[in-house]
Amino acid sequence: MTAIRTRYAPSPTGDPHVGNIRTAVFAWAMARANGGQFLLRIEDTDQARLVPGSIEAIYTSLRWLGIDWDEGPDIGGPHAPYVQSQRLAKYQGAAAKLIAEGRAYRCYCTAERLDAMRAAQSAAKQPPGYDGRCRDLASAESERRSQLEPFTVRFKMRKTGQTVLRDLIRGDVTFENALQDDFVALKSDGFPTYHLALIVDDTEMRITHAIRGEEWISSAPKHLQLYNAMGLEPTAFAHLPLIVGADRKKLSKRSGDTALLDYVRGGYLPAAMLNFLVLLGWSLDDKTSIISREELLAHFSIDRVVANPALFDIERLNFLNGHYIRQIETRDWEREVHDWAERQLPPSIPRPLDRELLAEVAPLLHERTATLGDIAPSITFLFGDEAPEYDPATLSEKVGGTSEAVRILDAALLALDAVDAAGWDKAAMEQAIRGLEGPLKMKLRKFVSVLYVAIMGKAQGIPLFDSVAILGRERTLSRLRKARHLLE
RNA sequence: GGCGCGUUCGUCUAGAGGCCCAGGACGCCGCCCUUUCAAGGCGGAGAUCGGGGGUUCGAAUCCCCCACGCGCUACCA
Repeated sequence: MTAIRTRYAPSPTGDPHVGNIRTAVFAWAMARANGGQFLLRIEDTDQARLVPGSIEAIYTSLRWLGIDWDEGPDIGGPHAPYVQSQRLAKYQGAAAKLIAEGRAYRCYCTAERLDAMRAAQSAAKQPPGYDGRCRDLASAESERRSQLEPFTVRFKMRKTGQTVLRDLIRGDVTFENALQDDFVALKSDGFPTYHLALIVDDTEMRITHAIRGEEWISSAPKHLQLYNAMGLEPTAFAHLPLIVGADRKKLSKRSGDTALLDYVRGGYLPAAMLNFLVLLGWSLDDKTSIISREELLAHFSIDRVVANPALFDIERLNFLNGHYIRQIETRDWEREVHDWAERQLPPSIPRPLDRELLAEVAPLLHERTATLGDIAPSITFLFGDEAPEYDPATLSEKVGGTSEAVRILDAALLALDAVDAAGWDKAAMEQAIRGLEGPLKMKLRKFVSVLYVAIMGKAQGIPLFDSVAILGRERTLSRLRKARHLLE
């Protein structure tokens, strides 16, 4: 059996979104799981839709996830070039051959005529489709006009019988040929359409399995017939279920389109994203919900891919991200905290940041972080003299009234003022604050919220004793006084 | 409109005739732990397997019909 070769063939029309990347993940995983090769090919046949920078975004997205390719535009390979705009002669040759063999024809219909035709069809409630005006043009006339007019090359679909797609995920899908349309294979600008380029490239690049999104399934008969007309053996096909947004529609520019790189910027981990993506449509067994890259590559199999669309559930991604964050080793975690703090703390805070301080809070943050983007907001209170701004009402929210809050603040002030700067550490803080239970006749867990708010501006965050110890005597006392004033 | 694909807890899924009065995970709820919040532990609610007909001793699993959702219907991919 020949080795499996799959490819990811995005068009450079912007930052790839997660649905698109998921296709890459599956194609890659299938190749790797079977000891095959994975290729990257750029499908830039639509010159009008090119977006500068897209190719770099594709590389970056793939590399971030740890998806590696054996052949591609950047590293070359035996079937270079891997960019379709650099392979035009191949497609044009294929089109010419098709014409010579009577399997395709030049079409001189203008875009305007085509539009009018479709409008008329739709008005008459007829199914839209090319009406075949140029299908039977005499070859001499076609030849002559080709010197004078622009033309496209249309493929002559067989209009009788059926075409059967043997899909790896869905089984046999049958299409009536009578309903098929003569599609454009080569555009008037000399560029191929996806359909032609696909066949030419997948064949030449020895692709064994075409793995693509479900939106391609209806054009499968075109591809199958093209392969057939060109006397080529088609690849196997696997049409992946769509990833849909909250509205249950395909992820797209219009509907919750989310570029993978947005998640990178948001502080998601590649391992979490990979884990998340691969379980959208595939499963290892009835139990596994956490899966490593290694396990994935050892066990991925295309026949465990389901056919129904999957919803992109951010809650699930967040859980996985938190899970993977907790797996990070202490030193690496300190580095992440440092990097993300440097990057995301307000610019008003002087850089470079105090590394020792960050190393001190890092462990406190570890269990409380879902995305790396959460880091900076949870530690800003440690920088600067004042606590972040807060609504004074939150001070007394949990203790039942302003006077209670005042009583608590006064007691805390008294107790903490008694600790001198030299003895100001976590143990002393704990002793002093716990010691308030007696005089206040109140449980620590009850009154502590007042202190949290006074110190860090909100009632939840990293542990109080650590916070005030790190903050130091002056800033702690001044924040407590400030809170006290706010209540007057 | 036509063609195609799909339909198991809110979500992702397991399930390929009896192991299923349907399992796991996220989310949700409760309890425990606890200086808050998390994290962690334990427990719970949650799916008459889209509906209706069959086949069978027996169906989420096989067949048919229907409904709904989505995709495609370009000189875009």
